[in-house]
Amino acid sequence: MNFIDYQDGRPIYEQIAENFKLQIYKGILQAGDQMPSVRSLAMELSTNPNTVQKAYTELERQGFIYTVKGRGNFVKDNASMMDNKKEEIITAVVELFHEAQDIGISVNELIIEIKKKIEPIDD
Amino acid sequence: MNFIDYQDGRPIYEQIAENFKLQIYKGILQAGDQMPSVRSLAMELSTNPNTVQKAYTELERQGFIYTVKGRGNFVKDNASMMDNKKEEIITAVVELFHEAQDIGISVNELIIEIKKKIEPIDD
Amino acid sequence: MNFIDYQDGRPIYEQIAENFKLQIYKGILQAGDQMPSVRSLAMELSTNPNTVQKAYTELERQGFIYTVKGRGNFVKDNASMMDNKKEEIITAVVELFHEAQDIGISVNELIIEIKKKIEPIDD
Amino acid sequence: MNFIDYQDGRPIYEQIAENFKLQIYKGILQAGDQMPSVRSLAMELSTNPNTVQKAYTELERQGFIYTVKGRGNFVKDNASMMDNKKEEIITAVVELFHEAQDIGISVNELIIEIKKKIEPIDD
DNA sequence: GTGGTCTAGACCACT
DNA sequence: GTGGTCTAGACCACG
Repeated sequence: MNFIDYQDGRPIYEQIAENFKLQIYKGILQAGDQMPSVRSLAMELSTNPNTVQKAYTELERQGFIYTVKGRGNFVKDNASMMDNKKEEIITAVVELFHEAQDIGISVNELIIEIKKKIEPIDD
Repeated sequence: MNFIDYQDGRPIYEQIAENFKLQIYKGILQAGDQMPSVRSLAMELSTNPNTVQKAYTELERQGFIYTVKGRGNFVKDNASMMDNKKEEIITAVVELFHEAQDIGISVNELIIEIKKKIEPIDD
Repeated sequence: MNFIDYQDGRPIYEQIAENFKLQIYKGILQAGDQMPSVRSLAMELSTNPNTVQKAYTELERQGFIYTVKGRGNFVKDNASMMDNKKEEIITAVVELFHEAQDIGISVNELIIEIKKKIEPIDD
Repeated sequence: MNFIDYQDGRPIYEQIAENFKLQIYKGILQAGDQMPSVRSLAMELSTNPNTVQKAYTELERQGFIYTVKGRGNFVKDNASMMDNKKEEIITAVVELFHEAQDIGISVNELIIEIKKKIEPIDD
């Protein structure tokens, strides 16, 4: 399974990191699980090990994984990760709404149209 | 007034373009208004004329302004620009909600919290 | 009547020249007719006399008008002008067809589709 | 092979872009093919890397190529590109015919003369 | 080595 | 004075 989209403008390392974040959020990868090794993932994705390494470094910096020298990379146990993501989404939406208000678009009007598009797939 | 943020990761020309888009959306700049000249704006922002030029080229490409050689750049008369922006915001919010659903966050729950933050400043 | 389109990318002097060429082709301006004076036309178009002058110079260079010092500019008597224009159009179309052939588009196919669009307004 | 024509009024970056578009249309460059690097092409054409860069940016904007940072530029897979070009040519020819009608030239007459010039090289 | 951005400075077309 | 293009050279992000 190669999820890299070269047509996507974003750098490859970012796509790799993003992919793992999603897997962690969705619970596919859980606390303590071992990440694929840098070399094996690089092979699997037909990309440069440096690129995978950069993705892992980024994930570690953002608190998603931790490294044990000589053993590998592991998913962190972070109970608040979900809340962080939730907060992140809320902040983003609120900012978009503010932006709309700034240029004179009614927020209520927006919500109505958004609901129309969301409901069919709501949980 | 210098709105360039060198800390911002985005290129300077993009920040300049963005800034003018906002001014147009907000109505500060209206159809037919003349934009500052490439050179004068470059001076004011202490940046290079080419950088301003690139921002203007981008704005023209996106249909916000038009150019008359030897005269200057002017704001375009584009009635549908507001609708475009609205559609853009709706799409962005819907995508964020989908993202939330993907990782198991209830959209209804999100909306409640968003409303709490929006209401105080709602129109 | 101001036919200048500032949104048009082309320089103003070119638009002015173009406009007069069309009037001559259509017979609205005929051989010997006097052109509007540089100053009066500049006033009428709210543009710079230099710009009008440049348009007239261009028209003279291309053989459409001639200048009598102190009297004004006049439309030339050029019987072959029509043929020139016709030849010009033919050359342009032939070149477009060659371009199509170069990239493997059937010319016959093109002609069929063009006729569909032309016929409703054919003479 | 240097296809730049300094006599041509059009800017160099436009000539470069045009040239690649033709190569893509003709199938010389196919989906996924790598473009020459900005620097190498600049050397080959004895021009400035920025000029090549501008051409590539333009090509990307128009949907002909995509960029992977640190890897290079690649030809996009766009099946509908041919149809676009065809439509473009048809529109241009139709406009020329309208122009002819405007000044009283018979379109049928034109077609006859065009066919005379086209047939010898028709497919 | 690859593309992306920016600066500095020049020349040209247009008004 | 206005924008459009080009050159030269630099620095950064990415792989």
